[in-house]
Amino acid sequence: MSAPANARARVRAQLTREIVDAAQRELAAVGAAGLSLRAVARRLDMAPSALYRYFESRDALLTALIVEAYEAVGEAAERADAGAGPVPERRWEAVARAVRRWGHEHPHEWALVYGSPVPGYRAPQDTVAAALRITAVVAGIVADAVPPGSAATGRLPAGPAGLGPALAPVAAVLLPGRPPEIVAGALMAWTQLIGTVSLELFGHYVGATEDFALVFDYTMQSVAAVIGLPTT
Amino acid sequence: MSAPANARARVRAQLTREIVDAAQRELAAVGAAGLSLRAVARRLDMAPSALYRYFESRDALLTALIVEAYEAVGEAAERADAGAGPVPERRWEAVARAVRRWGHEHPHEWALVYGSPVPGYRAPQDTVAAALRITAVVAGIVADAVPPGSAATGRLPAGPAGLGPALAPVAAVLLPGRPPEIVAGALMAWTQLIGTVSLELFGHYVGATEDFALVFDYTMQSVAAVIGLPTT
DNA sequence: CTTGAATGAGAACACTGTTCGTGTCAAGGG
DNA sequence: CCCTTGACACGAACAGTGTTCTCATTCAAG
Repeated sequence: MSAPANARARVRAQLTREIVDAAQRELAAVGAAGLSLRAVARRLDMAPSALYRYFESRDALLTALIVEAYEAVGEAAERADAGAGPVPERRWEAVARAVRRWGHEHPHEWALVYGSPVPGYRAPQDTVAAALRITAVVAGIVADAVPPGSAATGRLPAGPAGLGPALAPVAAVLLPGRPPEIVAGALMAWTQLIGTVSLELFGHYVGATEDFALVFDYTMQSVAAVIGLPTT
Repeated sequence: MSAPANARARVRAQLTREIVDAAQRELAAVGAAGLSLRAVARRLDMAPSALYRYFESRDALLTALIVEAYEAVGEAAERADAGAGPVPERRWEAVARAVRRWGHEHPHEWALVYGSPVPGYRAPQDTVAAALRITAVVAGIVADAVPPGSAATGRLPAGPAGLGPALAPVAAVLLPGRPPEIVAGALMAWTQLIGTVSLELFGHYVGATEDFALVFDYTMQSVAAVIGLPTT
């Protein structure tokens, strides 16, 4: 991210960028399963082995694409939130629609991020930071709607005694001082959003509805009502 | 499924079964991305080309595994439902736990079914029938809880005018005569269940909670309350 | 100017899915 | 009973893959 010192590092950074771009185009065309290192090399008129100077394996390249996709969907959510005015319910609705739209525009990237983990298991450290971006958006909406110390306001039932401690890690980072039902509600809302878009994109709603956009909007409105987002 | 006529067909059916079994073991070991036709053949002491007498491609074999997995998770849900007594809320809770348990016990199968579609796009006709099994279970619980003609009972907001027509296809098959909010609620419940297990298995909750089983139970209870499942 | 590291190319290896031709063997018809 | 036909399994082959070497080139720093 910072400016490279010598010219050598500058051209290296640029070529790394070009590789990722080419890989992104390849991903959009054929999907993660069909993404071939050699095809990326062909796009760039390079020898396949030359790519190994920049990414130590195909999985490392995929990890870079995962980070890129997380950033992109996070940015889409942030932009929608920023342009949605002050009403929490409207902010949530705008973010949900933007996320769904991004998924429709980038189905392969979506599958890469929210579908099955491609390698044995994901490299956490690089990706979690980028993944946090979208969760921070939905947590921010909830956080603005229910200030610290207030009681649960939605239509969720009272949680068991252990709910607070169980959710302590995520609450500490994203929603400090809120009742556990609110934290769980935010988690549920995020899950419902990602889950709905995933099931739609992966074809699990095929034949279920005539107009899924309408059902999606109603679903997200319901979620907002359930967790108690103010409509004014 | 029916008894094969001649002995030739019988041994063929048995070998087909053995191939699927071997592929299942291979899938459980290395996952869908790493499932190799040749490895399956090695397990059976066969030449790789011999498998093509039984499955016309690797994707066809994967499709068979997908159907198998759908059946298995559907059966797990059915068994849990059957042994849960008459109370809808308890039935839902039992089904949800059983589905989550199955996912934990068969993560690769889960990813195969609910993760990213592996080939270009799935062969629908073979899989949708098997996929319907689990949805029928959750729809059955809702159907028993709210008889045809009754009004919406849960805590969901009133839907827009177009909601009914939009949901007509799924309503006709699974929940005829119920108000659209109920149909949408059942869809949301199913989505929340599949989405929560998927995000958990795919590692998206890592670091968020100390005891996810507890959060899961609370989430599913909340869903039941929201869509209005009776607790007695 | 020289040395050393970074870079790219090419060949090679061990895999993969898939196709094709050939031999084998059992069942059914004459 | 023989003989044909179909199904079967195999082995070789092809195109493609990720990855690892070795080798030459080039560019920047001492």
